[in-house]
Amino acid sequence: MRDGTATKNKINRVAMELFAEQGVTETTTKDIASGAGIAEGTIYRHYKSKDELVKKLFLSLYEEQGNYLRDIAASEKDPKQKIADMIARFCQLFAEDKALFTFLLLTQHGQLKEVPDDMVTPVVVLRDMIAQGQGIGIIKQGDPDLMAAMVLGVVVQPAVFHVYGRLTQDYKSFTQDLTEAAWGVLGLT
Amino acid sequence: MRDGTATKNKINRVAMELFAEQGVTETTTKDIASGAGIAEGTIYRHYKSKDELVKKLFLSLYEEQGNYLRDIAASEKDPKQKIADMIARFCQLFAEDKALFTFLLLTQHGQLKEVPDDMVTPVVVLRDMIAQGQGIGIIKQGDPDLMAAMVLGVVVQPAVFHVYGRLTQDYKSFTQDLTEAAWGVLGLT
Amino acid sequence: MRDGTATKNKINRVAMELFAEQGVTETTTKDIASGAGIAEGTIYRHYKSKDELVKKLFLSLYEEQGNYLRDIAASEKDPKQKIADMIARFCQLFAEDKALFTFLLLTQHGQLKEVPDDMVTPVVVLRDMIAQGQGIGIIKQGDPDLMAAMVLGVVVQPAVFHVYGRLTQDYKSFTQDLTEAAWGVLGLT
Amino acid sequence: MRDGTATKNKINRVAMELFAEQGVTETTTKDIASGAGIAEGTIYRHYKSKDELVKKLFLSLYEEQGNYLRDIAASEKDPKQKIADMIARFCQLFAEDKALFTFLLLTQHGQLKEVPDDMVTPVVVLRDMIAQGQGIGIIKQGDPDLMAAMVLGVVVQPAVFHVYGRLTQDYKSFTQDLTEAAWGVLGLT
DNA sequence: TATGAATGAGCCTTCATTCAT
DNA sequence: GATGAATGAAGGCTCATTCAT
Repeated sequence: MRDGTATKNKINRVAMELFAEQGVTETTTKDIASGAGIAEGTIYRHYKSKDELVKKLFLSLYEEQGNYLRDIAASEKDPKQKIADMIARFCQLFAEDKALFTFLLLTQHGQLKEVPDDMVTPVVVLRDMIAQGQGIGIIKQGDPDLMAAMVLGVVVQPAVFHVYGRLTQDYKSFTQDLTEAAWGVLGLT
Repeated sequence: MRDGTATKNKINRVAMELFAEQGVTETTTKDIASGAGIAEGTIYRHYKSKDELVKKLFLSLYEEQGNYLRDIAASEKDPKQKIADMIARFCQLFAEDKALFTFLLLTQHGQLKEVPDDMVTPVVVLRDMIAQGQGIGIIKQGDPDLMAAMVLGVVVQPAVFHVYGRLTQDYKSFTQDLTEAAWGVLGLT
Repeated sequence: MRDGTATKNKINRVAMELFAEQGVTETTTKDIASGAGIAEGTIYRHYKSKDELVKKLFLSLYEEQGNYLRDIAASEKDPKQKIADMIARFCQLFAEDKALFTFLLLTQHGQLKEVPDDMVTPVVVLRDMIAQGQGIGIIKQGDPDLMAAMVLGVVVQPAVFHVYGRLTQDYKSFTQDLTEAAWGVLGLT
Repeated sequence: MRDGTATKNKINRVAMELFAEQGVTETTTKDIASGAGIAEGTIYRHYKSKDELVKKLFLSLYEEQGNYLRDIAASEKDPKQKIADMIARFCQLFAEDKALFTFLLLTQHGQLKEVPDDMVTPVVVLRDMIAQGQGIGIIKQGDPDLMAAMVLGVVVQPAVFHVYGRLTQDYKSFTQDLTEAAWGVLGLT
């Protein structure tokens, strides 16, 4: 194969799934290689180290999520609807790719400090949107960083429980309840 | 010392702190031993393996939290106040011992499956309390497991952000906001 | 065994011999371990890395040679006799421990730059002795560093040939010839 | 390019320089390839293996030096002058191409055993010349192999020191001193 | 109970070599 | 002849665990 892109994509996908399943440290380069159907050394043609693989994977996926939310935040809709859209999108994403979410979740401890200051992250987008809503008097007052954290918690914690098997229904069926809860937190009536 | 209890306590405390700081896999038995001022082999007089240390540490601390919440839930107060008390207690705990919370947080991914069915956990206590509140018509209807997850998220996610340095104020100052948000989620007016 | 000194000595000796025989890079930590009859990991209880092992081994042996020569240089004899004594000592050393010499020889490229400025090395002792002999008019004039190099060459190069099998007689039988040649270089009649 | 000669020459030159600088084992085929501005695989169009590259490089360069000396030895001059000419030539060579000398020096340990018996090497030429001089009573008696080694040492060791930075003057300025020292070793008055 | 030297399986990584293009 | 992605054996090193003292 002249072009190594397919190989790199395979590495990325397999690595993410294994990291999600067993944790980063617990996943060996051998695991990744055999999962991707390649030799162990091949990983190192695409990444300088396992560490770089983890870092780049996290950062690119994390930013991707930020971009999705930013697009929603940029729409013409009112804050209440934007929150609903974001949550709907999150539920769908999670239902479609639980591994992605799990990877992001358990890699953050250790990687979050690597996030460049100017990166568009889900948290920043949410916080800005809340601040905006407060500006026009629709969202109740309070530290927007704290409120963003709380809204995120409302959405993420059930997902965590889902990952751990404590909640088993299709995640999309939670969309309505999660949305209402988020509204409750923000004082959106 | 004839009695090894002091040694064991030192191991427990140091281990928890190191686990919280660097992660479980990243913490070596050597780290723990030198942190506790003992020889490496001594750990194995108190625990069969590092794995057992992690497991027992997690379960005992996790259960301890459950017991605290259970005591609050058993009081005579009404659900709304109980929620407030629980959150106040969580905020205080977190402010006093961030390492404990961090340890519990990032160890759950591997240990939650080890929790015996009959153990009193924070989640179970919260869920039962919500169900009870729904029974007497004070808390709004909905899957109590999901609602417990959401309330937990409201409280835990800001703590996570605090651990990651994204929120820096004294955690106890959030108590009021967190309580109101939890009420909002549960439809407690 | 309570005391790891014997193990460390074994490592040192075996490492030196293998390094001399096959080169440093070509000698694996596994080679050393199995040669010393220990586990691979044991090496790392005594040295932080293979690199440190090489460095410390070289430096300590190199300095030891310097000390021997320094003792000879400190004697009451005249320069001509001192040269003879040094060469006699070198011949004996080489005859007794070819591996030591070979190790020193082929490790210098790479380690010589690690020698601290204040270390007593064979070269420095020789150079100072030559300078002294020049001072009292017994040794002919010229850059003492260059002359030290030449005298060293006279003694060392035959040893190198011996190592490579190009000279096969007992090295001590060369003592007289080497001494006269060294005198010739220094103009000692 | 139809003809790969230019590529091969580039490989040879770059390899020699890198080998001299960092050692053979420490130099990777990747280093050589990127230094020569070619792809890694291309080396294998010209050499069966890295090992073969080292071997052929060493032997051809080593023999080349032997040929130079042989030409000098074949002249009409007297032994004393021949020695002077050889040393002058060595000094010039070293001054012009330190890498070549260094490569030859530190590769000998592994390659000398590969030298065919009938090859004209610097050592053999020197030895024969000494024997001849002894035959006509100009050079003092003694094992010619040993004497060749000593003369070589006089010339080579200062060069080694130069490589290691212990001697820093222009090497050609040593010519006269080296020559006199060699004469001293051989008893040429 | 406590020690700490020793173990050895296994991890991450390097690198000479191959081969389809 | 040249390329460069892929290979896989092997190397240095770590670390949970054991055991004689």
